[in-house]
Amino acid sequence: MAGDTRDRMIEATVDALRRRGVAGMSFTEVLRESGAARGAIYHHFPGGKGQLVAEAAARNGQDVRATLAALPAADPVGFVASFLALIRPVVECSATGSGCAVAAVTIASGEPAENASLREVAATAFTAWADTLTERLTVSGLTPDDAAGLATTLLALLEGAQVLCRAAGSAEPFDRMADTALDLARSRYS
Amino acid sequence: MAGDTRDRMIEATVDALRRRGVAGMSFTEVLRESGAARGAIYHHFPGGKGQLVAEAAARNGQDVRATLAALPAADPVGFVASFLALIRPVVECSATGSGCAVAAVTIASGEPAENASLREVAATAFTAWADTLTERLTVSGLTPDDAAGLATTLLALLEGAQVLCRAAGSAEPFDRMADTALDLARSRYS
DNA sequence: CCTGCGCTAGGATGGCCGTACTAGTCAAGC
DNA sequence: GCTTGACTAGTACGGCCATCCTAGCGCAGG
Repeated sequence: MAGDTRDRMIEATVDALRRRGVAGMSFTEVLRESGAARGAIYHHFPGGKGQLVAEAAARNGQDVRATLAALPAADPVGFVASFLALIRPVVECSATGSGCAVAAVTIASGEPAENASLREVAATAFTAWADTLTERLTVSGLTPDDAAGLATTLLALLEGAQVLCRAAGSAEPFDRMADTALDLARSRYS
Repeated sequence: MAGDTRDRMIEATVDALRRRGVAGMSFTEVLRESGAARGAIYHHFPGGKGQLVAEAAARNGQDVRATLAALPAADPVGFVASFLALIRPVVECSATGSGCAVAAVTIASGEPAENASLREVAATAFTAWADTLTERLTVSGLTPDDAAGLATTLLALLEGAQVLCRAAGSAEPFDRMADTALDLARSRYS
């Protein structure tokens, strides 16, 4: 199959980004994980590491966006609860060293031009996530302004919780934060 | 002066960690920034890169903790406002590619043993920050449980906002999130 | 059966990095 | 003023990495 090797390489890159970040990720690792040959890199990704990383981040961004879009509309508090339940498994992974692939590509690691292009990929992904959450929150009954603010807040909590839980080696920071977030949402939106 | 070179090296390392992360940071860069000689590394830091990075992260952790401890006690809402005002300049730096040095060392980049030791440094720093915020929030009138939950939430927002703002290249995500956070705090704690 | 062609396969290369080592500097103390 | 020891300076080395290159394989169409 044509796109098979390419797909496996992208998936392996997403994984490597989550665990090691851009600078810490190595082709050797991606090739081992994906079972691809060294020569496959520059066949499928003539742009080299930059292109591979950018495509991996973009794909991860789209996958997450799709997951967020599938969240059920409810009242705002119920939606926040659904969101927190959805991301808990993701945050749990970060307790064992994983992280957010999109966040990883925001860290400068190469030439300025490449950094800028990767940052743009990340910005696009985050904006898409925020827009999706905003839409769902609007459907759930919030004003567009409130929805946009809460969407950004939820994303910040998601990214921050991953950092705290990776450091702690447990999901406990997430659970504490999730309780507080729900408590706050209840006081404000019901 | 004895500790002068050493200090400059640590400061340069904190800077490099913020911009590049552990794997992306190079000794060459630290030496250039600090004006130290190559031989100085293993004189001051016999443990090599791991020791230098660990000390830099620990120092940054203590510095931030001291800043947090200096926040004025007030009512909870006022304290949240003070916290947000305090971290806004930090988040602004992340819009230009900087980040959190403590968060940076949570990303695995070397041998498992070294990773674990760095993660522990980060966990210690984050716990110290959370404890400090919890204490201040308790003084501001919250129950210990509420204070602990809100402290973790504020830290997650801080770390998450840095990620979002670094991707966006602006402090706009922070501002949106800060408004919402204050709004939520007002509804719950006043 | 042959001939391109998409793709795989794996090694070669040049560069950068962390590490290590040796020589040199400077100041204090006897 | 000479020794001693802390520190600086610069260089050498071994390893890993991204990159590149040249064969080789399998399968179209003729």
